[in-house]
Formats: sequence, C-alpha cells, structure tokens
Amino acid sequence: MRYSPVIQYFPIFPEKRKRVIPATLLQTYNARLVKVDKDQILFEEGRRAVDYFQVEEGKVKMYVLNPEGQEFTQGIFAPGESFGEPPLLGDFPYPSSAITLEAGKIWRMSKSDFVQLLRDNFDIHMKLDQVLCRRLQYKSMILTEVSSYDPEHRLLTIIRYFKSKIAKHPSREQVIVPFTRQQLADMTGLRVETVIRTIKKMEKEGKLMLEGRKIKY
Amino acid sequence: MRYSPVIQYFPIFPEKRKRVIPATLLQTYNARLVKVDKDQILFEEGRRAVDYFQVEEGKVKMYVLNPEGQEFTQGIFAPGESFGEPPLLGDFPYPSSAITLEAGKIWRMSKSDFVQLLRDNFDIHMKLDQVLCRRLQYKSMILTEVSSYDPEHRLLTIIRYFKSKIAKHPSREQVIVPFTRQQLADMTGLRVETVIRTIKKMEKEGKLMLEGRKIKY
DNA sequence: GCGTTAGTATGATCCGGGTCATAAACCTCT
DNA sequence: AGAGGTTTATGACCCGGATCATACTAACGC
Repeated sequence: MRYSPVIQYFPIFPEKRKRVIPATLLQTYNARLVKVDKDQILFEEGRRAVDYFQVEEGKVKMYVLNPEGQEFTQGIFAPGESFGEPPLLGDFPYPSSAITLEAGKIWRMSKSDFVQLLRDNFDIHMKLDQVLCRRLQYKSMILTEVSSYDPEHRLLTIIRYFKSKIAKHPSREQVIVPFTRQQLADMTGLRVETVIRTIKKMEKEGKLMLEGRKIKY
Repeated sequence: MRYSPVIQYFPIFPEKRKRVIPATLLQTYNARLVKVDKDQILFEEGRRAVDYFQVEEGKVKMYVLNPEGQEFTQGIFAPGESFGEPPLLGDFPYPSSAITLEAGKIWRMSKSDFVQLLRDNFDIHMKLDQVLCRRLQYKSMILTEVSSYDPEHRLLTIIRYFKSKIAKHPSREQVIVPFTRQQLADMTGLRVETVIRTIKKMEKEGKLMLEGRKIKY
C-alpha cells in the first residue's frame, strides 16, 4: 500500500487532522467548500456572525489589532479545526478578525443548517462542546501567563503547549517550534525584541536548542 | 400576587437569575443541592473534574494563584450560572480553583447524568453552548486588554462589561460597580495601588464618579 | 545568481506600573 | 464603644520590558 505524497496536506498538528465535523456530514447539511488565497480576510471584528467555518486545507489566524497597530493573536487554526463559532452561538459580534495564513479551502455552513446538524447528531454536538472547552482552556492558560508571568515563563508555556499537540510522545521527543519570533510575540503579548532576547538567553542556559533560526524543544 | 421578599436571593446580576438548567430538570437528573459556607473550596487547580456545578444561591469565584501568591480571577459566578464545565467536557484537569464568596447553595450533578440530560434536552444543550461561547467572549476581551492596554483602558472595559450585565438601560442609567479595588485588580491583572491611583485619576478627569468609596459609572 | 523582503539580532534609552512602606478611613463584631 | 480587620490612599523608588535605531542574514521570486 502506498501513502499519498501530497505534501501540502501534511499537517502541522497531526492529531488535528480529525475533522470536528466529517466532510460527508458537512455536505449533507449544505456546507460549501470554498477556495481561499493567502492573506484573505474571512471576517472582521465587530461584524455579525452568520456562518459556521471549518478549515479543510491551509491555516487561519484569529487576531485583534489595537489602535497603535499592534497585533494580538487569539488563535491559529489548522486543517480539521472549526473557528468563529462563539459569536455564532453566543449571538454577539466577532471580537476579532480572521485571516488565512496560506492558500487553502474552507467549509462554510449557514447557522440554521449548523444548528440542524447539531440537533440531528448528538455525538458531533458533544464534540463541539469539547472543542469550545479546550479553547477556553487555552485562553485561561494564556490569560494566566500574560497577567502574571515573565517572558521566559510565557514562552516556555506556549512552546510546551504546542509541543504537546505536535508530538506523539512529548516527554521523549524533540520538536521544531513551528512559529517565528514575531508569531510567538503576538501570541504571548510580548515584543519581538523581547522574544528574540529571551530565546537567546534560554539557549545559552540550555533550556532549549537553536538549529539555525529554528527553535527546538 | 405577592413577590417573595427573601432578600438573600436578590441577585447582583439580575438577568442571570435565569438558570442555565431549571431546578426541576436538575432534580430529574439526580442533581443534589448542597449547602456551602463562605470561603469554601469547591475544587482545586490540577484536580480531575467529575461533576457539573450550578450556583443556586451565593457567589463563586474561580481563580489561579501564581507562586508569589498573587491571584488572578478567571471568573465570578452568580445565582443561576454554571461553572467548571470546561474540564468536565474537555477532559483536562481544572486550570483554576473555585471558592465560594458567600454562604449559599450549589447544585452538583455527575458527568454521566449531565451528559444524559444534554442528550435528552436539545434546547438546554444549545443554552450551554451559548454560555460557553459568552465565556469565551469574556476571556477574549480580557486577554486583549491585558495583553495590550493601559490600566485606564482595562478598568473602563471591565466596568462597562459589568455595567452592561447589571443595568436594564446601560446607556442612560448609572450603576454602582459591585467590586472592591482589589477585586478589580485581580480581574485585570493590575496591582491594587495601580487601580486606586487610576480610579482617582479618572474621577478627577470626570470619567467616572465616586460616592464614598463606591465607584459609580 | 541577484535583488528584495521577511526574519533575526543587538545596543541605548526610557518610563509605566510594580514594589515597599506607612497611614487613614471605614466596616463589623462583640 | 472599642478592637481588629479590611479597604482605600499616597509617596518614594526601582526595574523589566517597551521603544527606537540600525544592521545582519536567511529565504524567496524571477
């Protein structure tokens, strides 16, 4: 048996390949699969939510910009993951904007179809709850970090978090952190310079490794 | 028709009196109503979640302590509100601890009963999703604030948020902020002194009012 | 291969909010 | 009424990370 060599499908977060909602079910409930370019805006802060979104291919970033143009990344979503449900189910405007980080494909489904799907599929509904709950966990974690820990602690926490998602055996394995210094800064509320300095310091102290510019942990 | 004068039931957040799950339904699914004292710990960070919780009377605070003993408040829950579902549905350890702020009564229900209740009651299940989504909205809001705004902005945002929950007509009405400086500090990741100074400054600039020590906005 | 851009690196400077100390005002309980 | 605890208040000092400037380097498009 041969494995498909289609490299652009290779996931950054392997376990995330499992879709929140399977493709067949999405089709049954009139979801449409739309092609997207890199850097395409999917929705903007303040707008009303009308659709359910699920990444099929590519990556999506949710972010907010403050008036000085500084960005804070609220989340990054990989293939199989859904996003933007909170404003849809909670009936409030989008608190952040969403943009594609690379070209790909996105499932979209109207709220009414989505709700009907949940009504008909209790297991999917519970799966959705799990997704929402994990997202709350992530936000609690970051909030705790940003509110009271120094740069080194924040970076270690976020690196460990993503490692636990990437690695099959997080305790034995070493992984390459799939983010730039700027992305780490945007996720932890730090400045690029601070991330660069802190990462360097941690390397000197043997707390992580650098391979070229790649961070290994 | 007479209204009950039982004052201790009077809610700080009136609209929250509506229960996530109605009492009758809770009883049907073997939930038990337990009396709690003030400052009673309901669960601790790191423990495994086994029960669904819903406040019947009193208030509950979820918080984390960092090693220096500094607290960050992850949320405060009033009568009718549920709490602690994320670790229950997401299968991860509690990211924070929960303590009662006053004596009261709390509903507890086992996970299996809770899941069965959701399976049997689609409307409640959707209501739960709404609650989870609103909680994500709150966390996104606070995270955005803590990651990139100054004390004045943070305080205004949180005060406006709670005002919108308390007031019937937030735009016309003035409300008394139901928190001490310390509580505001714990919710915004600031120090008491900073909150005190910032509130004073804002009063001088006419951005809010002080009645004795109470903050009016 | 070369030009362009994104990402990394490093030093100098600054300042907002944390920290510490001390005290006053207020609330609560007996 | 008085004691004890909690909340608010205010000043002095300090320091970690933001800011600004500048440069190097790896990666990418053509």
